Amino acid sequence: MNITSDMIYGYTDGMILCCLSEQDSYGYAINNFILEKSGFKYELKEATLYTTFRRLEKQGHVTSYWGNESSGPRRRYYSITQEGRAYLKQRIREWKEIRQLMDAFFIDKKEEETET
Amino acid sequence: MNITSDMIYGYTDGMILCCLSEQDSYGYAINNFILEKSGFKYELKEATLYTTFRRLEKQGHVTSYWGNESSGPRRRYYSITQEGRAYLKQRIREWKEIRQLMDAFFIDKKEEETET
DNA sequence: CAAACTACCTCATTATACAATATAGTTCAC
DNA sequence: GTGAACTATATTGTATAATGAGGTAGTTTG
Repeated sequence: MNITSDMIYGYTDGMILCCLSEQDSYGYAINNFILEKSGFKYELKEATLYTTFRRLEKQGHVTSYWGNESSGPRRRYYSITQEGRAYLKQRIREWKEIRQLMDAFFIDKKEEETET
Repeated sequence: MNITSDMIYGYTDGMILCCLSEQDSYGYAINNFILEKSGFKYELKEATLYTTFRRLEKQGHVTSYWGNESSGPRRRYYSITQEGRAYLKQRIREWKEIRQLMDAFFIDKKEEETET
């Protein structure tokens, strides 16, 4: 089953920041990373990727700079800020709450009905 | 911590259908049920509740009828359809996929960094 | 009788995701 | 040497979900 966008709504920021928390990276690489990490079930669309970068930068969660590639297309690298790290931690805490709530609805009561 | 709406985005349908999968119910009762089930962390807003009912009915996932209360305000009861049950099962399967993906990002790599 | 509660509803606004579209350099098979 | 596939970034317009703000109306209780 493929993962569609409405299921991910609101978590794009967190996924991208998670990637950047390891090291600086650029759009194309992050996109591929997420694709692979999802077992090729979820591909972030380009429009989403770049609008999310604009938002994150505007909110101060990331900063960006142009890489100096000697060959190939130019790359814009993104770097997570201290605010971005704090925001990511917050998002992770939130995720745990959401997961608990949704599991209470979807899993706990329905386990016997929905074979995985 | 309270659960905000953008984290729940897209799962309102599933939560409501889950309530209705047990028995027919009406808006106000469903709202209270969700509030209690979340440990008073998440309250579905009324506007969201009723726009979701409209959508679910339009999509054929629920049907509705007016209850014949002998006293108190009128209640519109909702009933889940066969299509609604199939849709709910689909949503639950999707939830498991999403949970796995988000855990891969948020939990697996960050466990040591974010004390619960 | 007024406040609090039960119960329903709609409209306009906002935010996120994305299809469509555009630009441009690189690599590689034929 | 050229065309396809790939690398890489970006914007604009559209669709949808959630919700703030507002409205209606009956019931209970102090």
